[in-house]
Amino acid sequence: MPKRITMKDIAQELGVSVTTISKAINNHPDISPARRRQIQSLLAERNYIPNYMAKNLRSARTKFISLIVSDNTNPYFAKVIKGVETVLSRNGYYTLIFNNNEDPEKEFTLIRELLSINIAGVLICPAGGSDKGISLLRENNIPYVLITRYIERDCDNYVLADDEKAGYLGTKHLIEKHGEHVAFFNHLPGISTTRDRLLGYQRALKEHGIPFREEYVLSNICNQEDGCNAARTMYGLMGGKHFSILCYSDFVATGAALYLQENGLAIPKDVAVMGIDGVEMFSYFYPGLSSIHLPKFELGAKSAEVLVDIINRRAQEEEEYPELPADPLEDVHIIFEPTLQESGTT
Amino acid sequence: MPKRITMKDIAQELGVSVTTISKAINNHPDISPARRRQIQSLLAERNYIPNYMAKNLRSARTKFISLIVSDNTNPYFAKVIKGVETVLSRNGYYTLIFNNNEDPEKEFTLIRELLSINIAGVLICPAGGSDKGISLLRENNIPYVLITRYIERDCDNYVLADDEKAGYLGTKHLIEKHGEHVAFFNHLPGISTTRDRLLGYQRALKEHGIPFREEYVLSNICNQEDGCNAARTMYGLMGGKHFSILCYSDFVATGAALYLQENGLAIPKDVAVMGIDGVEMFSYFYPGLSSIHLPKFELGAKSAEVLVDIINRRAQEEEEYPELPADPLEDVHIIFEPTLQESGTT
DNA sequence: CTGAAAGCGCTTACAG
DNA sequence: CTGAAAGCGCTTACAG
Repeated sequence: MPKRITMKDIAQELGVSVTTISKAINNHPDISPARRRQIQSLLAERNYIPNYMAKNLRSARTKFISLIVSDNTNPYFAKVIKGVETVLSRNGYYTLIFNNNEDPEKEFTLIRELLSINIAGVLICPAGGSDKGISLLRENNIPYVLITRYIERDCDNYVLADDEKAGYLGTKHLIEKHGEHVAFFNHLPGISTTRDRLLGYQRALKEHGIPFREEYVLSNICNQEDGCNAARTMYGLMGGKHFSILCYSDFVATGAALYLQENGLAIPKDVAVMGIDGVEMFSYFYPGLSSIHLPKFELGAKSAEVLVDIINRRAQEEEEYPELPADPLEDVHIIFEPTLQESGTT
Repeated sequence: MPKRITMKDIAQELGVSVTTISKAINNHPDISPARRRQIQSLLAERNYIPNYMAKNLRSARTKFISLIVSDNTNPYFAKVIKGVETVLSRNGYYTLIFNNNEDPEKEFTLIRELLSINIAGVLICPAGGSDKGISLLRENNIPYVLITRYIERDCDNYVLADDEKAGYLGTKHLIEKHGEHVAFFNHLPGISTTRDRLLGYQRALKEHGIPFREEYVLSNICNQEDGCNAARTMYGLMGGKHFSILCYSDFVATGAALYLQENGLAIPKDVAVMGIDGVEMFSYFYPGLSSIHLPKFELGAKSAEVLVDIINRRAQEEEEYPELPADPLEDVHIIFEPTLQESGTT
């Protein structure tokens, strides 16, 4: 590896101090415009590339932000990731991506490791089952924003969709168009979205005077295969009744739809299927699925904005009151509204 | 921010030198087992977290690897990304993700910036139109592996699928099942995959004694909307002939399929539609599309393995022969075989 | 406006 | 087996 040009090289070539070079680079006021121009132009000519690691070691601040989701291939998360990456790049931050595969242990190990690299902040859709990872962030005073899922209603910074309302809107739509027998294919327990969407489902039933039947709700339905199997189970269970299905996600809904169509059932004539998430990609299928639209890109983008803002405010406070230890910044809670997205056919 | 525990703190507490602590941490042979155990246990007790930035500054080697794709929401890339992330995490590397949006200028700016953070290596699916970004990597002697697309056949390290064969297999299948009128919806020009898939398309035509008709090939068809529009155009052009469509990707194919189905055309009875990529997610739609399967996860995983291997070999060489400057490592070229993936219906 | 000096937290020859 | 010292490339009080 040929050695790279450093500030020291430039300083020697110009017969000035390294301090002066540093000031020129960082647009410090304590420097004459002429000097600055002279230095800047040599820097450019020599193709100087700053050493970010050295800079960071001194200032103890990095531009690395970790983004932890369960699975980047899930089209829902893919959009969230894109929102995050777009905003972070624009703000000069780097997006380190990780999949926790819904495993809280993996999440914990990961976060533990992240502490070594002086991460500036973390954006995370936390796995259910344990908050060990999040606790580690709290203990180490790392700025973080929960995306999509929260842990406690009044705790942490988070950017979510109103999942109760999403479940409510979907169920209401199905009841009104397809009658009282609405099955619900739900996600993993122990996660706020699972809980809240179920609450919304129940509220819609209640509002329409329909009793809640536990057997209509299947849990742990996470992907297309699960959706396909769940549809088989539910179809058997319904025994010929006209029914409809609300799925936790569009991803699951496509699996359910496959089973039904392959078995000669028309959607929505025989069985209506509805998803949640509003994955645009899936709207290109015929017959289209209705869904509850959630602003995925915006969820990612907004959470990145919130995190960057928190990081900046902290840095500013530390500059202004270096003596004060912890900063009691108020938690940020942002909740997006879901909307009904009817396809032409369902 | 409360100061974090450093090696110095531990050294003082134990009355030994920082050097000794460092050796204990790095399992250096020059240290007695008793000492090592004593130090390790205090480290654990005090919850010591190494400062990665400092470590890196000294050793000039990071664990950051950049992954640049055009769009992480494209289900093809989503799988590639997952393959990369899985392998890199397992090897202790961090995946920095970026979208270049097929813009070579953005790619260049990005790579320029990456040089500052002492990136260990780059995995990139290069945008077409300009190789400025890649040149920067070459000039700065940064290890990199091209994923999915190559620039020159004998240059660089790359991990690809055999795109000529993919185009050939798809076209051959369509000709044999649906006759001579095979339209091809192709991607952006100036990219190896676009070029090679077209070559395969032409080879299959030739082999079957069918003339190449330029008007059957539409270019710049990149997403579902493009696919939908292209299907409209081609349907008009064919004027009632029975024809079939090979699409550059499954993503595009779903767009084409939507147009046809919405206009009352049955797939594949009236018009057969075929994709390339074999996106599993799409196989959950009915009627399923046939496709050419490419091993997406494996492409990502393998390219990450190749890169890690290159980085390790370089490090080793530098250790063994620190006097030698450049290392003439042989380029690695890996090409995966595509396979025909027939759906039950198409 | 400029610069000498200390220091960020670690690793690595080198001497003992 | 242990440690003093130099140094990675930068920033930041501080003095002039």
